[in-house]
Amino acid sequence: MTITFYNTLSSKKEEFLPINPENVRMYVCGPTVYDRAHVGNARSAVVFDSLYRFLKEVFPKVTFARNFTDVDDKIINKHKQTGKPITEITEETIQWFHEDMDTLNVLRPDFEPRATETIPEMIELVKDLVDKGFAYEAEGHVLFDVTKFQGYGVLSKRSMEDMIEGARVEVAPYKKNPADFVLWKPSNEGEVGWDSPFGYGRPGWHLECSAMSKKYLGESFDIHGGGQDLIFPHHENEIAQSYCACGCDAKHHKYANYWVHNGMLMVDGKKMSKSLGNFYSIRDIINKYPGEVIRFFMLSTHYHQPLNFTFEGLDNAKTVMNKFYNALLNIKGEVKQEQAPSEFIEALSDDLNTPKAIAILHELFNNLNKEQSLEAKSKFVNSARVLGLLLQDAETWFKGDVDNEGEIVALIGERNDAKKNKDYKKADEIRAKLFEMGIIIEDTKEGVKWKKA
RNA sequence: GGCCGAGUGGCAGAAUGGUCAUGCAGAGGACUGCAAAUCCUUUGACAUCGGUUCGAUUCCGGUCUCGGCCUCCA
Repeated sequence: MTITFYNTLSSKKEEFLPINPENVRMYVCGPTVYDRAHVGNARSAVVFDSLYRFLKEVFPKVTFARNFTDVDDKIINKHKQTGKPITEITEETIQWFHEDMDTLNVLRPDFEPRATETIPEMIELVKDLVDKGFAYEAEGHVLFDVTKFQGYGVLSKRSMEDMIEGARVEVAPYKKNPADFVLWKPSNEGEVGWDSPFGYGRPGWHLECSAMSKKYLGESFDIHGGGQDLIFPHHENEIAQSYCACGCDAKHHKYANYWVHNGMLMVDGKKMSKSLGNFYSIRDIINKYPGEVIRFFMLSTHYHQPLNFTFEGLDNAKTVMNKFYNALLNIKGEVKQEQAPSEFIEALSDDLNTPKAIAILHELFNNLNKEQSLEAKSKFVNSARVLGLLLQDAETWFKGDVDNEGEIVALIGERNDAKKNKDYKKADEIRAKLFEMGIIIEDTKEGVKWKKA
């Protein structure tokens, strides 16, 4: 079986050949923790969680690191606005993030390093870059000199000229070149910061991922992921730092081999983002739709494509998830965890083609309803598992948070009596009443079943 | 302005140089007191103009439209 991924570095779909098949290593850029994550952030998390699950299915060991950016101007601003201590802000936000991820069936990565826990490594990296002549100090800042790295632009496919032409930002006067970026910046007294050979200050944003990926995965690893909006400048700058620190060039590098980027989540044709204000927090949506529905909705589009966020789309996803769980409800018996069917794995092997995999899931679903066998159930459930779906008990899915079960059962009893007396008018009235309560009735050979709509 | 990407049936969304995507919705049927669930059958598409080809939704070029990045961003 051949596994392929679209590699942003080469702009091509490539065969995936891990450095060490006994331990596949991946790094994904995580959130800046100053506020609740929105659904766009969730897409990235769900996509790479699915990649993680898929790799775990195929390889004996996968090491996955995803960072928390817990030192950043946005956090400092929030602290200034609210007066809340910075650690309180970051701790609280990390906890929210974990809660949201849990409801989306997103597994915890093997490592979740925080930038503030990696300061010594970052300072070391800056020192290294200065010593090797790739970085310079100016007005308390340490800046990376992009002209010293021949390969600058390998990932985002831009030339220096493009960047100068396209410049929309005012260039800080202390920069030698407009594209130079900050490795270390000064902090004022009383502001968050650390002592360093370049003065009291804090790291630039790009630095942490280079330092953390090296710390937890080594100088070379397999996959580096993130949203497409991180390609430039974030990942381009990471490449510049990390290549130069390890003394490699663009062709013979030692950093990440495969750069995988997910497409943006769109709202009315525009990217969902905090700055545009067109966002829903994950929490907002979780209150209306189960996490698995949101997850299914996200995986029904290929990760590389933009995905339009609509409530119609979520409703559609919910319909399908209800059908899936209904099938599990109807075919009794527990299923053991085993390897997913090869056709399903093959679909995912093709650049994590989740829509294709879901099409196969539908086939397995149809087959399950026809065969009604435990074997068919196993194939279905074990496929869904790789996508992080159908992980809960079907009963819980349909009845989980219903708090008036007694009333429902009583009404069903009344309806049964009415049916026995062939009083169908009354029976239908009770059914309609239950429907208004959000409960759906099914008359089956095994008796009456109920579930929430 | 520069760089990158996309345009598929009512909606969502894959693959593919010639034969069924798939799902939701719709239509007809089976089952049911009627429903629901399930099963069977079914309608319907490849932005546009050229080119290559025996044949193009699929390859190449132009046009139009849309989006992302170039500032923080998943």
